[in-house]
Amino acid sequence: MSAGRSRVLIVDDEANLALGIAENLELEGYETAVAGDGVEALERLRAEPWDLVVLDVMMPRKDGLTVCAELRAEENDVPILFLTARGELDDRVSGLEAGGDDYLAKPFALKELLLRVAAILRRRSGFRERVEAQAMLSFGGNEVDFRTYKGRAWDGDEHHLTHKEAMILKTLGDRDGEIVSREEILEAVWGYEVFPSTRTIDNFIVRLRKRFERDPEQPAHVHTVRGVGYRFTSEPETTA
Amino acid sequence: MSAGRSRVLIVDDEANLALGIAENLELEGYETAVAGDGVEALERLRAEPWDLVVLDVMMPRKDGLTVCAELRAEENDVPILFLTARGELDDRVSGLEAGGDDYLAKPFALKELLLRVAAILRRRSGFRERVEAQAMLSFGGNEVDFRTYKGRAWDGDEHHLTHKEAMILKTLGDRDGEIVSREEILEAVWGYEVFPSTRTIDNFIVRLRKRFERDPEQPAHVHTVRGVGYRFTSEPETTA
DNA sequence: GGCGGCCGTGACCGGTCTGTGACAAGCCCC
DNA sequence: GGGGCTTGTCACAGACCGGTCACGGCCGCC
Repeated sequence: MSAGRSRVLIVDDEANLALGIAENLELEGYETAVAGDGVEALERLRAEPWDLVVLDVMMPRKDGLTVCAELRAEENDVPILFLTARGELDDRVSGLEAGGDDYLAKPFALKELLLRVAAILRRRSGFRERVEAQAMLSFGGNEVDFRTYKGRAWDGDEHHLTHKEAMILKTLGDRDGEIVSREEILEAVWGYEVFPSTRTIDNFIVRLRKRFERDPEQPAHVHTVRGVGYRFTSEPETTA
Repeated sequence: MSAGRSRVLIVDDEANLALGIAENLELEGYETAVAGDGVEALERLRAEPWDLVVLDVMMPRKDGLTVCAELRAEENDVPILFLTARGELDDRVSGLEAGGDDYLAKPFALKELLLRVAAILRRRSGFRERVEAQAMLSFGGNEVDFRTYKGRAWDGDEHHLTHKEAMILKTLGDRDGEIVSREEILEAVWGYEVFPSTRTIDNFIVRLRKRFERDPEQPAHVHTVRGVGYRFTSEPETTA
């Protein structure tokens, strides 16, 4: 993994979900592949080197825990991020006991997954700068660290962002300059099934502006695009 | 799907709607077919290979969710874009749970559908470049970015387009040189059920011309085709 | 059990975008 | 050249959307 992009294998029997994850990881610069069940996963894991496996627990043919156990028995210690169905608390425990590195309960927010993937890889391999770099966001004298959720505003004011505040800001920041629809924000931050009212987003935007904009009424970074969504620019922009 | 045109099956009991969608997809270069209910859809889906199904949820004989479930049970994982009646929020969840790739609430704007279709196919086919086909439009020294709705006119004037302005311009721009009827614009931008008077379009055209034409009275790019509609040309053209 | 932070929602307000009608101007055909 | 229809233009009203506030529930911590 030293030089090239990190290789991530996604294992889930829901092909759509797996492909969705794959696409998002690709956009972050990872190399990905998808397997539909445990047997297929083991084959690929044995045949090629991987930097990380995203592994669903509930699967036909061979479940995730078994896959994990067999891998460990073979002295294969590739990092594993388990995906567990809602409420399967037991799965979490056994997942970690079985030698997993982290777990994520479905339904999860994509951003959340990306963060954890980055975290695991960083931990495992003495970090990669690419991912590290995106852990920080600077704009107009503000600075935010997404690993600690700590932010320093242009006026020197320091504060902790809440989880949601940070995730929303990161979602916007990752697409600097582009319009991001509320729907996309919801999907990225809340998950693909949980949908609070869109009013909620507005509220978070307000708070972000209050914290980071010199003039919250004339935002220079977090812009509203009426009828569509929001647009973040790291370079200040005055246009109405 | 690699070489040839993508094959899309449209399933809706409203024949007119289905045909309208089909026609528009054909214009975009897809190969299409139409089915009127779930039973017919399944037959065709089993008989031939498809790259995408646009699937209405509410249908006689066999509803979309059932169709989807049966397909998945048969290990057929053709991508599915659900169409749901407005307000049926549950459909969103059940659709995604049933194994759909995306959903769209009726009534929708055709542009929206085209965007999603393209997105799904891009995702499925190995998601290589994520470059949107025409995120930018340049003509006569003007430049418009549809990702940000930002426009710079030939005289250096910068402004943000509103949603409708941008969509109309994009609709025209996507068919550079072709005549686009008002009905087509309405369908593309507003949707197939909401129909403001056609006067509305004229108004937007005026605004666009004011912003981007050097001489709005002698438009070089946004031409009127009397009795038919409008025609956009990226190359300046003196109106005959 | 009480407290405080975080998050979600409803209500209200204010602004702007959008849609429409009226009228003027053009075009086309007779 | 005139009538009729289409389009250009303007100004206005209202709908819709987003900003904001305040409240309530939930959870974790003390």
